[in-house]
Amino acid sequence: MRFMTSLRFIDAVAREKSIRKAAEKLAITSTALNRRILQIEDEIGQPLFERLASGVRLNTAGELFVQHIRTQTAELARVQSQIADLSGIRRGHVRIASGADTMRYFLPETVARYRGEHPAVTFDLVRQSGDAAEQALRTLEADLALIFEPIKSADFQTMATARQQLYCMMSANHPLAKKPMIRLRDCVGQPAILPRADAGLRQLLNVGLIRRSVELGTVIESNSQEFLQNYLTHEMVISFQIPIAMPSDLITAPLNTSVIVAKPVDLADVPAGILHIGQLKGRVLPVAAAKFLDSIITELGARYGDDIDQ
Amino acid sequence: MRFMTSLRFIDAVAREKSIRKAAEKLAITSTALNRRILQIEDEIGQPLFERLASGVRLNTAGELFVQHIRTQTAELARVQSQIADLSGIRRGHVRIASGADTMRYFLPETVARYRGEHPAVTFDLVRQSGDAAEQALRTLEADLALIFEPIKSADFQTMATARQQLYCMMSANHPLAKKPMIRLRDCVGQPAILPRADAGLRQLLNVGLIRRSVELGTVIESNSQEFLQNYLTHEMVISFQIPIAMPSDLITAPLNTSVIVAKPVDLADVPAGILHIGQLKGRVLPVAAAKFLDSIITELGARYGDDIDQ
DNA sequence: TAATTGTGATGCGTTTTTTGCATCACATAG
DNA sequence: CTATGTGATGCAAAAAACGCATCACAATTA
Repeated sequence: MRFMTSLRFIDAVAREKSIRKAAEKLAITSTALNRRILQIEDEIGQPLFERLASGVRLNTAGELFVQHIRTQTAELARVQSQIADLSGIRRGHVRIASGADTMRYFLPETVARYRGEHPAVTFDLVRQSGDAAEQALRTLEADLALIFEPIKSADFQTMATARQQLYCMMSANHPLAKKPMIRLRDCVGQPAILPRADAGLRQLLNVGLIRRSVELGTVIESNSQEFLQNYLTHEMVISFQIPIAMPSDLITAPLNTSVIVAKPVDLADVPAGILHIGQLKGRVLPVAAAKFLDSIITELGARYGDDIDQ
Repeated sequence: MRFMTSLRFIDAVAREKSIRKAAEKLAITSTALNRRILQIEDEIGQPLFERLASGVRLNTAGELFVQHIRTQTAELARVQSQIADLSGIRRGHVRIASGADTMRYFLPETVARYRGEHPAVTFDLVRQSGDAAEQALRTLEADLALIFEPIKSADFQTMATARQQLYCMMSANHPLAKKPMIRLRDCVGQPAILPRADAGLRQLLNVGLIRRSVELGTVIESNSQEFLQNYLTHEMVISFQIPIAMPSDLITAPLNTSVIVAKPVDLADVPAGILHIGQLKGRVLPVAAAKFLDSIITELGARYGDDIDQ
């Protein structure tokens, strides 16, 4: 959209906090960009940026204006999506911010199914921490966020939730693998590999460990779920995971030949965590995003039945 | 705002329903305007207007897009107003749609007082019928509307109301002028001059007349309040008016030398009408408009005390 | 302290975009 | 059928945007 150019540019400068850096990203010269900004400031009647030796920074007026730019951009996308829907084929772009949990199996499968029905809809899938995902909703860089505990922002509007019981994962020939259900006391001193402390799962687990006065023999911490899961085949350790981040057959139909098994942790030790699916409060989503949200809810319903909530 | 040019142009074409007519109003050639529209349609990916032999008409996509343009224009005005407020002096533009009642004394006085405090704020005061005023709110041509009965649209958000008892006006030497309060039965067959049927006052009066089975000798109808009031000095007739449309001293401190007097009509015959002050539901007003609304409410409170409501 | 590096602003010639004129193609009304 | 209105389009002129070179300033580094 040509008429959005100047606004897009200002947004870029605000994000980069530098005219030259923004110009590079926008593939124009800094002088052209500089002049566009000066022109808008002239039209507004007062500066939007403070000029520092190290770049620029939004002043109060700039903050207001950039907020306006972002909502306007999002609104335009919504209207475009709505218009495209009129012609029968759904078009649009859905931007999702989510933790790693859902990026493994859930989102690939859900997005694929949706794109099967609506091939003209494109996606951005940004893996980031819960805090960053909430921030992305606020800056309108994302339409939807999937966050596994905890929700911090009052701007987050939960559209659906799914309860996720903690599972203990280990090699099939691990001593604990024979139990149908894991108690934390079974794990005392067990060598364990865990996600890092910023993950919702880790926080949930920590609460249980403290309550039951259990200490694990934490040998490895990693923020790579791939690593955590694949390492189980190399050393006799335990790990933890929530169902949505596990291959769907691992719980429902564990093969006898599986090298890795997942056993539920007793809810009395660690309560189920909540996966929150939501958007920025008060925002009206583009058609494509709103319908994809429906898809997510449907898919969660099919998987977890009564454990989801709208 | 340069970047709004194309959008403004599209809005103009939508209102004029003709590219050439809109071009004339916008002081450009029709070819330039035509090409801007073609360009936007190209960017949107589908036409916004149907081309007819007699001009153009918005299609469904166009309706959506023009609605977007109007809200964004209003939003931009709000942000600009907010930014201007940062620098201490309030700037902005307030557009008011109202019936004739308030245009006579109330709005001139209230606007003057406000402009005394904020000289940089400019006003548009459009006198129009209640229906048209509600429509102006919807198309975002007006920020505030003052409507004296009835409110029809669900989009109208009442921010304040003032009860207005009906008054009977006549020459000071009219026989009825001696009564402290007028009953409708006193008026049977009296020659009367009345506002036209589309005025809220007339509708209110009609209900009372029917209920009491009273018929007036309606000799003149006019939509000019000036005419109605000034005619009273020329012929021995009665008329009706609400306080807000009368000079403020006519009720509170009637001079003995007044040639025209106003006497209240018994509330048992004609209930008080309601003056509604409101805006488009869900809209966030620019600072200047929101503060002027406060002024209106304050002024109504000073005049009518307990008869106002927020 | 002096040199260096990085920042935004500005003058000027070039390129791109927009505009206006003349004209076309089409539909409607008389 | 003609006259009058409509939106679309080719082409040249006008306007706007752009990029290069350079300035002025501040912070960092030698």
